[in-house]
Order: sequence, then structure tokens, then C-alpha cells
Amino acid sequence: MNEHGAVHESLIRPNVFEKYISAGSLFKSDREMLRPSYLPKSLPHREKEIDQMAAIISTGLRGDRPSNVLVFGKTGTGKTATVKFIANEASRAHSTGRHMEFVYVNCCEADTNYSVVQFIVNKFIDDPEERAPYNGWSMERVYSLFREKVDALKRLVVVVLDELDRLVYKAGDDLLYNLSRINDDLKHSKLSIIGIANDLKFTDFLDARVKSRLGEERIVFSPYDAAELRDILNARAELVFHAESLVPDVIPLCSALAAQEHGDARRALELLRVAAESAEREGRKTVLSDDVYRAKNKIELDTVTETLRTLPYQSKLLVLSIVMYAEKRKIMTTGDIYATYHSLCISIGVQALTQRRIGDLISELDMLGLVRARVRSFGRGGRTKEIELAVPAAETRDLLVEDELLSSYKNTRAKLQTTLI
DNA sequence: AGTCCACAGGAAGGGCAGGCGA
DNA sequence: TCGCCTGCCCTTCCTGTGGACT
Repeated sequence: MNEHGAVHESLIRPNVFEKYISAGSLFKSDREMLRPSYLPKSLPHREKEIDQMAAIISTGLRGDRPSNVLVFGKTGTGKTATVKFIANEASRAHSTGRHMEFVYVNCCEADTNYSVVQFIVNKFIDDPEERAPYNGWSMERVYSLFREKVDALKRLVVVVLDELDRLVYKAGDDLLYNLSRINDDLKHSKLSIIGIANDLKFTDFLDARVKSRLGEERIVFSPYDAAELRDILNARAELVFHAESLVPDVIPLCSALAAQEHGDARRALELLRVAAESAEREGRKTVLSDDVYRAKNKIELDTVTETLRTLPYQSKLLVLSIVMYAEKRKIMTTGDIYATYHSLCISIGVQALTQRRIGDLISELDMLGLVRARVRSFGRGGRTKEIELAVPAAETRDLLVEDELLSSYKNTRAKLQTTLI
């Protein structure tokens, strides 16, 4: 289209973004401040933990190696934010002339021993040609480069391993063993580890030597209560919203809903952000309590959608079987589900897995929160798992039927309805 | 106390894919 | 490129289990 054409069209048809731009915004500054990635200037109700960690890390500013630290706490209790806050503070504390290098690794993104070491070592290498590749090198070669580069820094290096429990469950404790004894090979640098974990019990999976070296200091973050969450939200809302943008109920409601889960500040901030974005889309300049309830439903549905989307094919079929059975009876057993699953597989021409394997998949669905399963004995009726769908049946079925892998199910559904028990 | 049911779940091993190193 | 190694997914086989029933 030529320039005149564009001008002409703009006169007769309003731009699709017009109503959103002209409505103004209930945000007074960047909404990114409501995301978990934003690090605030202060962390309310974490003064004690900050102080504990500062006391440990301050050893490094005096030129000694600080003890390794294990940080425990559930999601959204401020563990990562506190460690990053300490790292920032340490980089500002130049008075002693000592410098520390903090390297942060999320073990969900780098989830093998090799990828963690490769990620850390590449942080210290500017030349892309010199960097360790994603694969192809032996562990020994990448460790050797790691030792060389860390030693060349001639300073204290603090490696922060976030979601460490996941790495240990997936790849064992080899990485921790090697990192914890690396100081024996360093002449000019020192290395300390801060491990962040959700699960207190993951240290049971560690070798005794690793356990004692790594857990020299432990800090446990307790969940926030509703009043503490309210303070956190108030502090953040002051930065982000105009004074009149939130009705008085909104922050207490977000805090109460997040406190009901497990005192998750991340969830509280997400509720507030999604509620505000929903109000904004409707062209309102005030966020109401209803927006928070809608945000809660949306977040829950998004979580289920994402979990279902990433399931393997056979697990999707299994969830579909559970949904189908749940339409008839709310509580079911492994045997009930297996019969339904088996019929479904025959109908759509898929090789069915064995009942043994399906038992394991049901346990996995339980861990993902899609079903609730508990072992029960019915005397002569036998011992089995009693299973209940933990997500809305209709929405889950719709999400699964939209899946292209399960599209053939659409054609056979009517037939199945008549063949199932 | 012994029997029975319907599984749970551990152990061992097969098949396959992908990474590693010569 | 090719053989070896490792991890993952799955099956087969097996023993164990809790509680109603006899």
C-alpha cells in the first residue's frame, strides 16, 4: 500500500491499539517490578536471614574463604532474592579492597553436571573461540579449564547453585563433590558454594563427605504469613501503581490467597499483576477484588495447560482416560483406569502400556498435582490406589482434545462412549 | 489364625537414542 | 565413522501388603 493509501485508511478506520493507548494506564511505572526477576532495594521480613548470610559472606571481604551455605525454603520465600541481594551488597563493599565474584546458576536451566560447569567457566571467558562447547568435551577437560580460569581470577569466587535439589535428584552429587574439593587445587583463588533448595531432605541423597563440606552453614527460610505478604505487596504496589488504582481489598485478598498456598510471595505478586492487567484490558483504571479472583482462576488454568502440554503422549492418554472415567464416577481405582485406558488405546489403534507402567505414570501425575492418589485396602476387595482428578474435568478434556497428537480421539469418542464400562 | 483379593512396588533386564572418544 | 557407554522408557517376574472374610 502506498503512503496516500495509508493516510486515507487511517482517516476512515481507527487503529486497533487506539482504545488501549487512549485509556491511559493504571500503572505509574514499569510493571516488570511485579515479576519475580525484579530485585527490590529492600526485602521486607527477611532482615534476619540477610544478616545471617552477610555474617557468613563477610569473611570473604576480609580475605578468607566463607563457609559453604545451604539455603532451604519453599517457592516464593525470598531465598533467591536474598542471595542476589547479598551479592549486590558484596559488590558495593569495596572499602577493604577485596573483591568477590558471584556466579549464579539456575540448575533447572543447566540441569546436568557438565552443563553447570560449562555455564560457570564460560562466564569467565570473553573469547567465544575459547569457550567450552555444549557437548563433546570430557568432564575432566571442562573441570580442568574451570580450575585454570577460576585460579587466574585471583579472588574469591562464590558459586550460587539455585534449585540445587533438582540437579541432585537428576544427576547425583558428583558436581558438588568436585566443586567442594576444588580449593585443594587452587593456588591464587578460593571458591565457596551457596546452594539453594526447596527440599530439606535432598541432603539425604548426598555422599557423607559432600554433606559435611557443603552444609557448613544452613539457613532456613520460613513461609511468609498473610500480614508479611501484605507488607511486601504494599511496598511493591507503591512503586508500580497510582494511589487510586487499587481498591482497599485487593492487596489483603492477594496476600490471603497466596498465604493459603504456602506463603508464596511470588504467587501474591503474580496475582496482583494478572489482576491489574485484566482490569487494564477492560479499560478500567481501578483493580477490583473480582479481578483477583479471575486472576487466580487464570493462573491455575495456565499452570494446568502448561503441565498438560508438556506431558508425554502416553501420559496424555492416561489423563484423558481418567477424565473420561471421572465423568461417570468421581473416585476410581488403578484397575478402573487401566480398563478405560486399554479400551481407549484399542479404539485409536495405539499400543497400550502394561498396568505396572501405568501405576508409575499415575504416581507421576499425582506428583504433578493433576490427580490425587492414595493407597487403600478394601480387605478382600484387594489393595489398590484410590484416584481422584485434581483439575477441572471439562477444561482438561477440551485441552487434551485440542492436542494434535490426540486428534484421532475426536473421531473415536462417540464409539468409546458406548464401549466403556 | 489363615485365606484371599487386587494391586503396589522392587529388581532385573531388553531396546533404543544420543553422547563420547579414538 | 564406529564401537562403547549411559540414561531412559518400558516389560516381565516376583514378593509384599492391609484388611475383610472364613
